Amino acid sequence: MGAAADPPQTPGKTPGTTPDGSAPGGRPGRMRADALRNRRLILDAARDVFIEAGPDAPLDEIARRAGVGIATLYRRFPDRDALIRGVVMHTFTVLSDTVQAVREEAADPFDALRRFMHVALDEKIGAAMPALVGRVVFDDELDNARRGLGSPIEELLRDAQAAGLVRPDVAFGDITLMVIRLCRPLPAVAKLLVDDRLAHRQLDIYLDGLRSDGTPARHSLPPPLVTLADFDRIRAELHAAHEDENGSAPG
Amino acid sequence: MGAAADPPQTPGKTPGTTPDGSAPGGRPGRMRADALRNRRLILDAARDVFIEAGPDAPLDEIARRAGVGIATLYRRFPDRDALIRGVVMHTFTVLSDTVQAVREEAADPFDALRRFMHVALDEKIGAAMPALVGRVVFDDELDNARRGLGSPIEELLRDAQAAGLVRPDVAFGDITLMVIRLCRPLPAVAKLLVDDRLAHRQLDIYLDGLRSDGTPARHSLPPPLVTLADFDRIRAELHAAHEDENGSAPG
DNA sequence: AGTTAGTGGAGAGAATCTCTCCGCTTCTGC
DNA sequence: GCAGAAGCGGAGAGATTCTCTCCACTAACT
Repeated sequence: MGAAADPPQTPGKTPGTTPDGSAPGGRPGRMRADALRNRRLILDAARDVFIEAGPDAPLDEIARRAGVGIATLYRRFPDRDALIRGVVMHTFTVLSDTVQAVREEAADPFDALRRFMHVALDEKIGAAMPALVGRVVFDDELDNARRGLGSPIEELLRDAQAAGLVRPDVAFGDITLMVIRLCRPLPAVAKLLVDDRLAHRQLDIYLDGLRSDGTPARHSLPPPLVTLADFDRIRAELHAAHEDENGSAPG
Repeated sequence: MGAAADPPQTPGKTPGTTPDGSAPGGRPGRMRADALRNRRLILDAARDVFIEAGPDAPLDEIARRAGVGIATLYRRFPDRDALIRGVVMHTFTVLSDTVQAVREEAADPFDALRRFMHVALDEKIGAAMPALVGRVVFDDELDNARRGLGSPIEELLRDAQAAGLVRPDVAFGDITLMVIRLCRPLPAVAKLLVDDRLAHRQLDIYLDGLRSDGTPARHSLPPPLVTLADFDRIRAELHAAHEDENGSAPG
């Protein structure tokens, strides 16, 4: 912990606030206590709703679930992209801190990976994903946060593999994309069969599959082996496409 | 196969057709070849769209993806429920046949389970789920189909456990609900990182977690242990609720 | 080749969603 | 406490999307 950058909330001066006081990008400059609390409620609700209904989910629903008026949501986040960006930043921040914490607390590299995945599941890292690619324009801040989360995760995995605790033929995508799958609520049935705990249970089973116990090779996994570099590549391609579309070269 | 009941298409007499020729519930009585083909295209498209966007997905989109006019969809399935019901029936039927086939082809009970899960993934069993509970009114036909699929699956699992090939503390829900999770396309990223193959890959990892190799207990799984009986119970409760709501006792 | 089941698409009406405006409430500094 | 300002909720206009029908045309069976 410690390096969290989410709600700066400098309680003395407020150097970062824009002169017009508009708090760009939904970031809290210096806000009243209730406003700050509502901002958090909105982010939490948005995270849940985006996961359930996708990034095009109605904003009304988010406000309703957060227990605030729709005007409050629009005041804090001027448009949908600002809100998505807020959710993504928050998720990235929390999980970056988690990687750090998990390394210190864990008994061994496998345990670290295991703990991280469980926390990521609770924090619904999935919410970051849909936005991660293709939805939100990545400025430097967001891109740094992304990179700052991806690399440590890959490192976590590599350490566990180096220690011989995780099978060597799995990769970044096998970790993250499974947690994202587990994040999503099961349709309908889910709510009646206690969803959250089931996801953790299934994660435990999956973790056993990741493990390399004594047996040397078991059997080989089919492609694709998805690495962090693959994500970076995709991100870059999308970014380029976006630039093309409405960016640099004006007719 | 052989016991398939999906498109009867008796090429001689057509005893099941309703006198008014309306083909109730979207079932094909005796149709022209192109109509039958379109019906199938619609079902496939509907399955995909329901999985991606949930059971409230716009019907326009389904028609578009099936490559037919919207009128064609409405002619075949008078309303949304009829369409959902059609998708569910089709999925149940295909998978019931699969259980049978898999038993015969498989090398051992674990292999049978493994094969079944992969086919279920390809057939997008997930499409059946959202409807399974809470969306569609279950008549006897649908309920029989459901039961006719659930029991064989549970049996498949029990056999593999009896043979000592699958850890004894997993249950029905650990099989089916994971396949359902894997069915759903990952948001955004997915399409760019070859989704379908990744799901099969992750399923293989999960299967390794289900396996009980030499080690006697590994570690215990957290609750909930979800059985087929749990599904039945939920289904019954929802059915009762539905009856209450607009059924027998008119205020 | 004639008959008829089947087809696509435009469009009316309904439902939903976005986003702003304005009067009221709650915090904060004194 | 009190004044002032920051924040709040919700109604509602306008735009968008979705449902479902009608009708002129096409292609499959006999």
